Amino acid sequence: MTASPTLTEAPPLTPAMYHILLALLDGDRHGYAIMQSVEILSHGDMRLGPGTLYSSIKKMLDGRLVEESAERPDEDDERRRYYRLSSAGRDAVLAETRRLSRLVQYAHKHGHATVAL
Amino acid sequence: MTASPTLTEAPPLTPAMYHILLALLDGDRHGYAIMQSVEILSHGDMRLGPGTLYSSIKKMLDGRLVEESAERPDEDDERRRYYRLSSAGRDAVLAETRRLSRLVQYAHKHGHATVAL
DNA sequence: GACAGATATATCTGCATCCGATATATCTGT
DNA sequence: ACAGATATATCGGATGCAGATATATCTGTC
Repeated sequence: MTASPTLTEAPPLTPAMYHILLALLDGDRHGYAIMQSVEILSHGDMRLGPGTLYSSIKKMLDGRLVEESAERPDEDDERRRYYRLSSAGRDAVLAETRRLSRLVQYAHKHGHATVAL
Repeated sequence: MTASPTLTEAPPLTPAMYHILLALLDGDRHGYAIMQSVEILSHGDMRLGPGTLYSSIKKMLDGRLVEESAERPDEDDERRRYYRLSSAGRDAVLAETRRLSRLVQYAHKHGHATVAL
């Protein structure tokens, strides 16, 4: 027995989830806005279809990485459902960023050609 | 007509493939050594089972991202099959590194808490 | 030389993830 | 009133990944 039974196993972040968390890092957003933010923040490299978007959100709600927030701007579209990072979600996105940062540094160290950023 | 018909469409790099390319950045390696290198270079975060390892290698051979090399050290284990980065493979790993680097920078810019590296 | 365990490659199966299509409904501008 | 964008949701097929299994060889020890 290695883990507390009440603590949900931290689900490994999929690339889709990581991008969603990145979008939420900037502030609360609803699903459709997350989709657009991800495309912009990734320079078009990552595009989420509705299937990936909403199934990822659902999984992250289950895993308590994001929460649905009641707060919304005045005169907002009724259909929208807003999401915010949980504390665990913030930890997860920072941990994943650290992991990726190490990979990037490894590539810089071992790639002969200088990598232009 | 946007792409040459002889040029295989660059397959999007999966995380497993990216780690394999990173391992090969350091020098030619055989499958089993790639597996070990990936575990070390990722600090144990990424562990490839034989299924993922060899199916990924096969796909990358098809996509011309890696090549099998005839060169091998003297008195080497006969079973080993060595792989090396192709020029396209080097381009791919550097491009992916650039992409990830931009995500890391985005996280640093938008995460309130300072991310320690 | 026999044996155990690590090394090495390969395939198969099940599960998770991802993507596109489809569906439904609402909002906005003309 | 209408068209097109916005917004959420689900489904099915395709891809990717992990673990189990299989086979064979190498290395060290007794």
